[in-house]
Amino acid sequence: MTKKGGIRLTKFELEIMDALWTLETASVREIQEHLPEKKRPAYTTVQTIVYRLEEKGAVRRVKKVGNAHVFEPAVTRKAAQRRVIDELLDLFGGSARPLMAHLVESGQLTLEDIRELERRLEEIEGEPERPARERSRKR
Amino acid sequence: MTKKGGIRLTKFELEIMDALWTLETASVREIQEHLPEKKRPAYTTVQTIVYRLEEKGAVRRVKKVGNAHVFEPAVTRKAAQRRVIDELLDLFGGSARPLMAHLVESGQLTLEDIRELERRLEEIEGEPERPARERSRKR
DNA sequence: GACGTCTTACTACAACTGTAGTAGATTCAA
DNA sequence: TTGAATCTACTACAGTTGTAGTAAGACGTC
Repeated sequence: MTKKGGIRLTKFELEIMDALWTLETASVREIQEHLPEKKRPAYTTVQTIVYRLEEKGAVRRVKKVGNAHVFEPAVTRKAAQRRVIDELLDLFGGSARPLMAHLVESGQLTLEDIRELERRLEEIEGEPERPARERSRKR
Repeated sequence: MTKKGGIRLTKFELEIMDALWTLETASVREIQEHLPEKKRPAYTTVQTIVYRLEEKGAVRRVKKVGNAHVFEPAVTRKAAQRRVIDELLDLFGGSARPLMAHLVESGQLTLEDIRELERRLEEIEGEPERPARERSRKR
């Protein structure tokens, strides 16, 4: 088993990954420039994080352009987010319900949100034999 | 803004807080003994965390019993959880919907969960100005 | 009032994070 | 061909976290 759950990413690392997921393939320079100007760290800072991500197996080098390495994600955005969520759920006893309850109580989830969600769920559950995870919802 | 969100707690710190929220008031010893045996850290480890929590303003000493300090939470469980969730939401663009979508897609949220949630939301929204304890976000 | 026992207050320390500087290699433009 | 610009590969360093040891003081028991 490829033990996908093994990669823990910090907030900052996730931001770097975010750039990479968006760009699909990028050099350190491109990643850095893709970060919002307000909080754009030094080039070498980004470089360090990318290297660490490489060590963690979250990105890999694909080729060189000029003398610069070009990286690509080695984990999907979905898998990484999944990991983050699982950890959160852990704090809430492993179940999504208390989390939901919390969101509801704090007003961060409206009735409309829920109804929309329900519709989507009905779709999914109503059509059982479809391999759910690859249903790409491009829009 | 009163900047209540200023206290960031780690997973382990949250576990300690959890014991304290449950016990309401406790000494380091009591907190330690309240942790699950399998992963029960040394007494001084718990002590260190409690001290750090004190520095962070998450707990406070209320009295002494014998020569031991007795602590109590200085932040509510709800507030702390709120903080954790907010941070997660941040990673998901600040909105709860992508998070929900993710839970749904990964099957961590069932149609039944959603329906139950919907019922609860309807109650809440149907009764707008209910002066229940935690509903007042203005203080 | 002397003894173990428990607690406190410190100190320690390695791993992980955020942040970045530097030296030397590589590349490109003139 | 050479000099400037760019990159890579290292190194550095402080703050946070998990984990715990130790010295010294406080307490209850006899």
